[in-house]
Amino acid sequence: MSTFGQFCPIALASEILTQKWMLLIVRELNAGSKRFNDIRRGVPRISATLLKQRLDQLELAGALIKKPMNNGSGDEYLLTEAGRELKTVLGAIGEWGQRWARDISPEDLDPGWLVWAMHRRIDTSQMPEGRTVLEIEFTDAPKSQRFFWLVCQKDNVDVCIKPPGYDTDLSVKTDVLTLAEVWRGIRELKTELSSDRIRLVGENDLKKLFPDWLQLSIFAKIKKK
Amino acid sequence: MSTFGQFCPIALASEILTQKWMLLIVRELNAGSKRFNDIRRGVPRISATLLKQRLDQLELAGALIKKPMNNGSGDEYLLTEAGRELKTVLGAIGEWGQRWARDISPEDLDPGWLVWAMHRRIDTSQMPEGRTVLEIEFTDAPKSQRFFWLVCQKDNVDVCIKPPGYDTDLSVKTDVLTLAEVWRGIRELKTELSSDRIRLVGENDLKKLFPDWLQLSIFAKIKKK
DNA sequence: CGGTATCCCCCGCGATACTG
DNA sequence: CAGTATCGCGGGGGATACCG
Repeated sequence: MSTFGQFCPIALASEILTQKWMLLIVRELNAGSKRFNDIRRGVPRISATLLKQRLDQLELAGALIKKPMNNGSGDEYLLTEAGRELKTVLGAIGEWGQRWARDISPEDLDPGWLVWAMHRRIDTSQMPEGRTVLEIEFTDAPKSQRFFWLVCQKDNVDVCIKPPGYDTDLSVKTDVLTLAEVWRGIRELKTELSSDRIRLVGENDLKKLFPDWLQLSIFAKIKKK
Repeated sequence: MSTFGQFCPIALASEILTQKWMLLIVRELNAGSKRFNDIRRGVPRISATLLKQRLDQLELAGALIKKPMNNGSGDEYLLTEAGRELKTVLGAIGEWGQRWARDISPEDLDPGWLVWAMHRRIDTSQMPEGRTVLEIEFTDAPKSQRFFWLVCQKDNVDVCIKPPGYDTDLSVKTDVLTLAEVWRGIRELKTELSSDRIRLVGENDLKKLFPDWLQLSIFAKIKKK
């Protein structure tokens, strides 16, 4: 992006931060993604070319360092102190967006992205010991985006787009918008459960604790205006 | 700007806020500008066409309302609650920029912008009663940007690019980078005064109180890393 | 998996001129 | 002063194919 002809700190920061996709990439990095394709899963609509460019720009700006992976394939992307401090910016923008941004439109409803966002925040300490397999079915999604599985272990949650080969412990059936708005904190989980717009099929303990291990968006508690 | 295909609040807010010039326009509005050409003075490199477009987008997003001026010429642009809450975003980005953004480069050094930025923060309560006229001379600027005058009254500070017709009470002589970096808090005012890189000529009271009525950038206290 | 390399299109934006 | 109208271009970025 061009410059603004000002030495105002907001203008200088804008040169980097207001480039297309940039804040979403930083969000992914701050959420814990370190590898190229992990970042892509959080920003699925960006092209590989452009993602690489943006990562390079972040490195140039001192917000990121590249480290070769020990297995030799690709790099690991690690935020510097400068990059980690962007969390404040993300927080401010996210809060504002939660309160004031436009409503969710059908084009925003990417089921895969929703699952990816959820997997980051699942509280596995609220689940039984060992492995727990969740199946998510989006009843209104096209075939290829209809089913997802979350394989949850104590320190790791994996997202699968094919049956993981283990039995499902709990199945969640809903339409995309419902789960999206619940996750955003726009609708109440309770309401959607009792109205059966979200249906749970499986182990009773897991069902009961659903509201506990499903942690919503970090902005969910902020009420939309 | 296009959309990002996500219903994340950061993505939705980015649609509006990361457009070119947008944050700088919001900064001006939040600093108190209400009229078209006042905003332009704070964002001098934007074209009239694009500024109008951006203001319309802000209005559409609910951050701004237009009110016809009572004299009939043009509109008054007033932030809504949503627009005022963007101050948080500006604060976060400005803080980050102050700490981590690139150094000031020669192309950023717009003398007129610096004077405009200063005029917003001058503390007239630290000045004598009545009118005080400051002359600022940028010793290294081209003729057309060499002299500026600030006509300070209790509730109003005017910026002039021609002699205002009143006697100058205090003259400030310096190069642009020095005053810019002092204003940003990157250099110490004291040091620059005692080394004569900033020279003051005029009334002794006014000279003595210079560090008091010249209020620096709101980010000046944050130290660059 | 983690990128490059290319091609090409579109539209965002700057510049300029004009208006009430 | 506060915009509108028009033109033209540059390059940002999407799409696709390819590579180690």
